[in-house]
Amino acid sequence: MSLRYALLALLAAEPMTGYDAFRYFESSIGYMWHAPHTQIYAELRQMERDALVSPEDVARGERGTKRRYHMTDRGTTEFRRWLNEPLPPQRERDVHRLKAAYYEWADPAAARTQLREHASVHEQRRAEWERLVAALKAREVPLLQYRLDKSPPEEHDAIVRFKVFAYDGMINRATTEIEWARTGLELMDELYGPEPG
Amino acid sequence: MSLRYALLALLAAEPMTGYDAFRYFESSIGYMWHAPHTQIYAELRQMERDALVSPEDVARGERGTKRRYHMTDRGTTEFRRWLNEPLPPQRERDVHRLKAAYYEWADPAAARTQLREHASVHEQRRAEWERLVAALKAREVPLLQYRLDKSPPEEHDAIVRFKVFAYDGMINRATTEIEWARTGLELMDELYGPEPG
DNA sequence: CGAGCCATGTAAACAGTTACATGATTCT
DNA sequence: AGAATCATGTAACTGTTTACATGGCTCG
Repeated sequence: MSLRYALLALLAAEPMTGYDAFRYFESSIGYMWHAPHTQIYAELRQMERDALVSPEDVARGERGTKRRYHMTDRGTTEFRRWLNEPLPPQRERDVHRLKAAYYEWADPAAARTQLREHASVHEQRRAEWERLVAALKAREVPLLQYRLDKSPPEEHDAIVRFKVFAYDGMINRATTEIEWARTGLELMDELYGPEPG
Repeated sequence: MSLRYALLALLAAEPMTGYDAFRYFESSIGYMWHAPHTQIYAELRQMERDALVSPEDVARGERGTKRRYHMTDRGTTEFRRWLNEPLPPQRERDVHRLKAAYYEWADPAAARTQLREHASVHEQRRAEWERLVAALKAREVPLLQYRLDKSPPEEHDAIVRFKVFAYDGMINRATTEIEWARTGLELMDELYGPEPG
């Protein structure tokens, strides 16, 4: 149930509506955790019941209102507790490696296409994360700015560097994926000869 | 729904019972896909309904019987189809990076413990996978042997090398995790000073 | 005034986990 | 005889996805 903590991470920087959270899950924090809006609204209601967040009704135009959630003290405590506790052991579940282990059943051309696509997807993600890391280092990311504005200046360096550390980890993982896919393409060449064309 | 294809991968090598599959999911293939026995038995029944596998009742001692599943032609076709099709785009969901991005909220000692544990877990997994890769190269893995026994000798090299390629990928990923965790420990030293003791 | 975004849901289905349960076989 | 392993489930629950739905606001 990490969605809850991903939401607390957002609300720790800034009060926001479910829709705001949904938007963030499509960009910055969404690279680490994703959820559809249906799950976000439901989870925020749950968190409200558990007193981790409290809603505030905000006017929207003439007639409308929206619910903006604030993190409560209980929410802060719970977020810290999660950060201090080790995660339960994670089971490996790696569908790309699973498939690759049985590529002798596949059409070599189809396997090659998939490996190229794998490299390409991770190249794009890596490029995106590299832009984000640069923006974090320059402190140009709005969410980070809100967070810094609420923190004493002597903590700013640590706050930025943990975020950079995390996204650098994503970049390293992407690089490993790209190299793996390229090794796979070389293996295909070796086993079936280089591609025609 | 990759469980279905992980099961087909097993049954492609050798007919087996749900229990056998469950055992494999705790060792070799289980490093890539895991499932509890409850899910395995249910999925095999589903696959039977979809005619991907066919059951055979096998005597077991005096009174007992067990259900051994065989892959059908339809199962083979479906397995190949899955291998030739690209996977739907995967959402990132990386709880370790998510946590690390907010370590400024954690007790530094707790964060250090988690990073050390992270490195240690992946060191152990890597060691296990390295043993498995060595055994695959030596063709000492029983499941691989069954598979080779059913295949023409000119395909043996490819069969072995795809499996080695896949598990090497797991090893590379583990290495990336270990390096990332060590970078994190260095960052902690830099931010909060080296650990006492 | 229409398109696109803002904003929030319900409901059904699917995937995966956990607790509970049962009985046979094999090994010591 | 008892323990460990083989063998197969049911049921409840949690987490996640997908389809469907509705209405207000903003900008051109």
